[in-house]
Amino acid sequence: MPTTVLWLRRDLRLADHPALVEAHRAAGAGGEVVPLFCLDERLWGPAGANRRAFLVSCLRALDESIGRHLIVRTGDPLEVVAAVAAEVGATQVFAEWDFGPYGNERDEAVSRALEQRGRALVRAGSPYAVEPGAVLNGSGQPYKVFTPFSKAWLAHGWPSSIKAPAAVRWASGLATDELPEVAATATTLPEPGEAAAKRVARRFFDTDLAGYDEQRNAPGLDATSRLSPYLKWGCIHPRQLLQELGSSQAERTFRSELCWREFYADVLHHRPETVRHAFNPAMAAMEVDHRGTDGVFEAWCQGRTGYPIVDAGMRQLVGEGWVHNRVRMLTASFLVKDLHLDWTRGARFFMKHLVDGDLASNQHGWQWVAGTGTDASPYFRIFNPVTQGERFDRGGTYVRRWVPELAAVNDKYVHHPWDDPAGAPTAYPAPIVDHAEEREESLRRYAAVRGR
DNA sequence: TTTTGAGTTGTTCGA
DNA sequence: GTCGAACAACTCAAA
Repeated sequence: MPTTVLWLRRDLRLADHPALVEAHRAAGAGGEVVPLFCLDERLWGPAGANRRAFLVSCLRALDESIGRHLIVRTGDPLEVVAAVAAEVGATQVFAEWDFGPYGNERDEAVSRALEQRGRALVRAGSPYAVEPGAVLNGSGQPYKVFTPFSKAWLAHGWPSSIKAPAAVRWASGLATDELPEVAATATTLPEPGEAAAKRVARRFFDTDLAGYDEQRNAPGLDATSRLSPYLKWGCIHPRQLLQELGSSQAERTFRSELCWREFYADVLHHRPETVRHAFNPAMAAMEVDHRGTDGVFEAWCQGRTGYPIVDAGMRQLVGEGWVHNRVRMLTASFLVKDLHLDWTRGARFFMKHLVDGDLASNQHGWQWVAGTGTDASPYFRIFNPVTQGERFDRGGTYVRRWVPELAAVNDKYVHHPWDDPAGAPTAYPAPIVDHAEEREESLRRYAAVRGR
């Protein structure tokens, strides 16, 4: 009676799960599958309380859905995976491909370790519709610009979604570690698990998708899909979303957002060093400040910059572990262009708090704003937090939700309370920098790099 | 090889 | 208030 191991990582679901299908098939009619999650300190440590708490909740949800057969082991996967395989006499361990810099090396090492013991790591599927590395340009090189990538990505296509295999026999009687209790720092987290992911997706398709093209830009409307935390842990696969999409403008726009996730995964796959270093090395010469004692970085982290939409965004990040994408751009732009700090400092703070924190999307989203990345925003594109607030949060619904000090400020001044003739709220900080001045400073620094 | 068209998300200024 | 132009120059990707 053969037993196989299904090593779960970012694929905490049963539907549309190629590695599960393969593990089930290899086990055969009478065989059992061991669903294993390895709590790896290398990933657990840096995850931040919100992402850890959401992960644990998703693991509990998965455990419930398979009759409490999930096996959790804490430790180095190099030892854990081989030990579990030996324990149950499995010759094959199934897992989906991981294209992250750490995950890729880890899997190669685990694969070698298993081979030395006469076993094999079999990989099937990935967290993406199109596997990173699968799309190349006419010269056989990876794409560096989104639009041509997206065309090739669409032309490449992806397989249809597959159903969860029926009647998987999950192995029982194995020792398992207790999942740790994790207290999130955010006040609320999304509902965990595969069923919740499907509900959220269904609600999005039935309500907000129709107006997505326009309304997704307004943080006060909260009309985005809210699917990023589920995509992060694979509670739902992007294929399951893509297959619902037709050709309306709104559907094309949402498909394009999913493609951005795949583009950045592809970029990181080809250039793993861009987790920390500029994708465009020429831009690494840009002068950055290394502030530590004047408190501007802390003011940014705490949402006390005096710019309402920046502060609302940072307070949402800490309070909710999630931020509307436009506001991610605005807060990032403020750190880089107004405070002249290194983008990696901001990216690290985001990763600490985001419940959906994905290394590829986060680092390259930051690089785009900072001007160091793929398809980088032109140097003269510097977000004005007041103009952006008035354009996308007219009336201040969003900023008032997160910055209660602004509750009584007239709509007209809610994005620049310092101009209010009635006086700015005393509890709210004055702007820590002058945007117009710092914009000029950023343009000067860019010119200095360009002139080299 | 050369050429050509295009490139997520913006701001400011002046008419 | 609205609109178009300027903001530079470069790289990418495909023909």
